[in-house]
Amino acid sequence: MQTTVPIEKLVKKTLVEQAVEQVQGYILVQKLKPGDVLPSEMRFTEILGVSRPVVREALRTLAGRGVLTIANGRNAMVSPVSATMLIQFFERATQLNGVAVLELLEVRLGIEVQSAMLAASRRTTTDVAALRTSIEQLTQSRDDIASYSKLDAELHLRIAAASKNEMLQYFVESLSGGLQMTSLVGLQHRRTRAELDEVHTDHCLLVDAIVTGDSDIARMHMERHVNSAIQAMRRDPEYNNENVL
Amino acid sequence: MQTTVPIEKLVKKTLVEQAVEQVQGYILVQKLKPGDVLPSEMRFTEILGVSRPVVREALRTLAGRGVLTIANGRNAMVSPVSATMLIQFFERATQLNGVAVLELLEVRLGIEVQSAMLAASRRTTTDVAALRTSIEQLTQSRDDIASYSKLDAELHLRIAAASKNEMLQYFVESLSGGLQMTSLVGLQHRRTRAELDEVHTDHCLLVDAIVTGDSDIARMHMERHVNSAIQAMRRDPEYNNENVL
DNA sequence: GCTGTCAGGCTGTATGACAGGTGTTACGAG
DNA sequence: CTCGTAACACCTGTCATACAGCCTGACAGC
Repeated sequence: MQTTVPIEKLVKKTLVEQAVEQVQGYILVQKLKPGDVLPSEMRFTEILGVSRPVVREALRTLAGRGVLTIANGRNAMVSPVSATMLIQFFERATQLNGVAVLELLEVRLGIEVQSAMLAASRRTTTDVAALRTSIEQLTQSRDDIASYSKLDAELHLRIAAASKNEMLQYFVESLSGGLQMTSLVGLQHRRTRAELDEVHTDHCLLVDAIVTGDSDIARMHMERHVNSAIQAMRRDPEYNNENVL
Repeated sequence: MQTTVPIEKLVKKTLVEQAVEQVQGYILVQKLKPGDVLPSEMRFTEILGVSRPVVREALRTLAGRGVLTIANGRNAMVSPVSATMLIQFFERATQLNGVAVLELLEVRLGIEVQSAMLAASRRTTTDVAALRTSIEQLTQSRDDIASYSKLDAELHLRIAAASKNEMLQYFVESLSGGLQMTSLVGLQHRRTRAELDEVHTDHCLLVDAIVTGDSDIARMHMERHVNSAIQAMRRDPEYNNENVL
């Protein structure tokens, strides 16, 4: 074990990196909110004393981080926080590493359980109505796996909405919606009718628990529900070869 | 309610946006892994038939997303997946919205509980040794709140490591480590000695459960532990004014 | 009141040029 | 033969300039 020495790697920051920090600081100091516009590129070249390409690259960097939105003819705009960055992060992780899909399902388990528990204790009458609608639609779509999956993701989103926690919504959106689009879609289609019925029963019991307001029961059903997805994926030949567990 | 019409907003993609997609596709098709280098900017101008500024802005966009690392004199390099993007995302969310700190703590609750449960069922002898070391260090640092907080974060990271789930580690790193640095540090310092002792007891019981391999007990203690942090923050005058709950 | 037009400001893109960093290669000193 | 160094090729960082295309708002005309 090595003691921490007060020596750090010397870094020479490029003008672009400095510009990124300055612009970020500008947003912070001016307390800009989503939708607010920044000064034009030319203004920044004057303020920062650098050329326009430097300013543009800095703005592109921040746009890549999801901080800004850039459009032709208009000044750069502060972006709202959204699930987009999370989706990109998860997509990249799964592309780079096949095991990551299973890992993300385990993350999803923790997130969805928390979402269900908070939903059970905070749901309003509006939420209850939305959840019941989802269940109805799901019941009618039991034969069409494609639309069932879509409605499934929507139900999970509505549960997250009932939790009254915006962050949880972003996570549920990126983990249940975003993942199914890319990697799980194949697995979904390999489900048997019996498995689907079991899933549907879970959904009904889960929503019942949330409507009733019993967070422990809600937790139990959500845990069961997501765990069955994990088990299904573990059995899947496409993923269990790389699985070290 | 309006029926969906088959009309979509017209979008014209800029060359930079197209270049971003092409470069991303290049990484995917060539199956580049972290550390691999991309072609030079000039190569890309030839391949894509655009000018160098366009290529540079595209690369900067991807660097902002955490996909690439750019350095002077060298070709752009594929970055490893890390918690950096998550930390940036969370920082931005908390800067833009004060309530987000509480929301993130609730997300953390779900994540840490899952981390503890998996750790209990997957910990190895190496993990057990690391956890015991953490507890020892914590016990010795009970008087120094600053170093206790630091070791606290380290313990949570080691629990996540014992879960054998890399994604969970990133989340724990960004939620327990990253947040304390910015927003919670003030609260930490307002803790009384009695509260700190209670926290320490939680830590010990939690680690015991993980070492024993009892995931339900581990869950219980982790839930208690994080929930006490949430309650403390709810009581804090700096945050409960914006709190709608 | 609605529409068409126009001007000003802003971003998108290209070109050319030069400075400075990086890694390699080959040469020369010991 | 080895080691250090100097030259070189390649690459990125930065700048200046120019022009096309898009957006907004104002104003005139129907």
